[in-house]
Amino acid sequence: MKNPTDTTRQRIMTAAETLFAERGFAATSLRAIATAAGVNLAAAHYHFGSKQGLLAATLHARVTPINAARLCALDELEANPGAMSVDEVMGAFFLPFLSGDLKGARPRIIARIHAESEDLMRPLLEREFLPVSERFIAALQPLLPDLDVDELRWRFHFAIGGMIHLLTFARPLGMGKLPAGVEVADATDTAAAFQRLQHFVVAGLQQADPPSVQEQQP
Amino acid sequence: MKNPTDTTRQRIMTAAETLFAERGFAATSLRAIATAAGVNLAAAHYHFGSKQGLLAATLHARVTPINAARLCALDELEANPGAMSVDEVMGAFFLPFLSGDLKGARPRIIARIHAESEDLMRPLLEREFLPVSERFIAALQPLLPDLDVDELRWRFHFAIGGMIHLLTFARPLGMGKLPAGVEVADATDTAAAFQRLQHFVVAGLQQADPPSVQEQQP
DNA sequence: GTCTATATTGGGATAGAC
DNA sequence: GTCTATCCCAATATAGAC
Repeated sequence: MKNPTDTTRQRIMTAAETLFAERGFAATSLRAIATAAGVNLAAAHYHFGSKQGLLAATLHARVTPINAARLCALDELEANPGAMSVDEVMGAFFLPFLSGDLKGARPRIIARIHAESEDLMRPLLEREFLPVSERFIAALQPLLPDLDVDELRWRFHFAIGGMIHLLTFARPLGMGKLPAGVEVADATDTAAAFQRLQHFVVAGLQQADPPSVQEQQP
Repeated sequence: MKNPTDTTRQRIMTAAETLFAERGFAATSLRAIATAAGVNLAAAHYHFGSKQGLLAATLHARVTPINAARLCALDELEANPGAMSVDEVMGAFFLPFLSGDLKGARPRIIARIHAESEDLMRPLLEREFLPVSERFIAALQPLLPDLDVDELRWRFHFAIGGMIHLLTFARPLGMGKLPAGVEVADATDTAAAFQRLQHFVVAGLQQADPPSVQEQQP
């Protein structure tokens, strides 16, 4: 976080991402960020204008490569549409978390932003995540032709909810073990947890609609 | 919120729940709560000792009847264990949200607390939610005998993640439409949304383990 | 671009009268 | 139990020297 080769701007963003991810936006002061980054408080204002501006820049820097990886993987799948599957599409969506630099708590900022107050959260979510989500929902649609589109949207967001919960609670991705004792102890477990999540949500997405058959065993 | 028949203590808690749910803990001031409740600032300290104490009391008051309803429904199911199903158990878990007084944004405090910073969140989660979660996981276990216990824990928490996401984003439960356009417009839709969630997570819970068959259609 | 210093506001908490 | 008044501190943000 205090790598002296980084520029002041980069060091502020790195510290900000860590602290925002750990504590949330409102509970994190610019002073704490400046101290953690080893820079002057005024530098944060000089480079980012405001605390909100710093959050937006930090989130954007984190999300941009994630979105790029997701869309790249989806494009590859769509190169031969006949062989596509729901599992592969969701695999493309979760891919950035399976092979990224997710050793610390910083990616948790993605989960955090979903829980900030409305005015802060909505513009950021719509700018950073909405287009890619729409792309994936559109890609899933022909793979689940019997599913109502509204139902598909709901299910996709339930899947996102699982992802956010995992980002929030899994070590070392996030910062604590899950309340009931599930824990991600190292990077290998992190990948395994996302595999579990993928398996879970693919089953939910593929479930028959409408929900009439309730007791079927797979 | 300003019902004059309520006691000061109750009015503070009502206002606190609303504002904590809307803005989160750190972004909500005791002054704003006191103003919304129509009481004096010092009254909040007199009745709850501190801002954290007020949060704990508010959350506990919200969660206690939810837990009671969940355990009551589960006890009923366990009265004749032979007829139990995963769907019914998860129905018992989501029941309080299907038939509660969920017209406002206040239940969203349950989702909010999951996103607060570690020190604030963990003790509250472990006290308010952990025992009931463990009970439900234990009830699911004999219904999914082929499932590894760790895997079951993960899946249960993915289900909780979907629930939290729904509480966070659904109107009028929460405070905004989902980023991709899904929206809960009224109380009827709220129940329908939880039905969708239940259907989704039951499919995920019942999926075969280990995740070897990836392309099966249901 | 980076610093010191400061303006300005708002926060949680408390003392003490009633 | 409730109020006024206040303490003390921390917050964002900015001005202006370097």
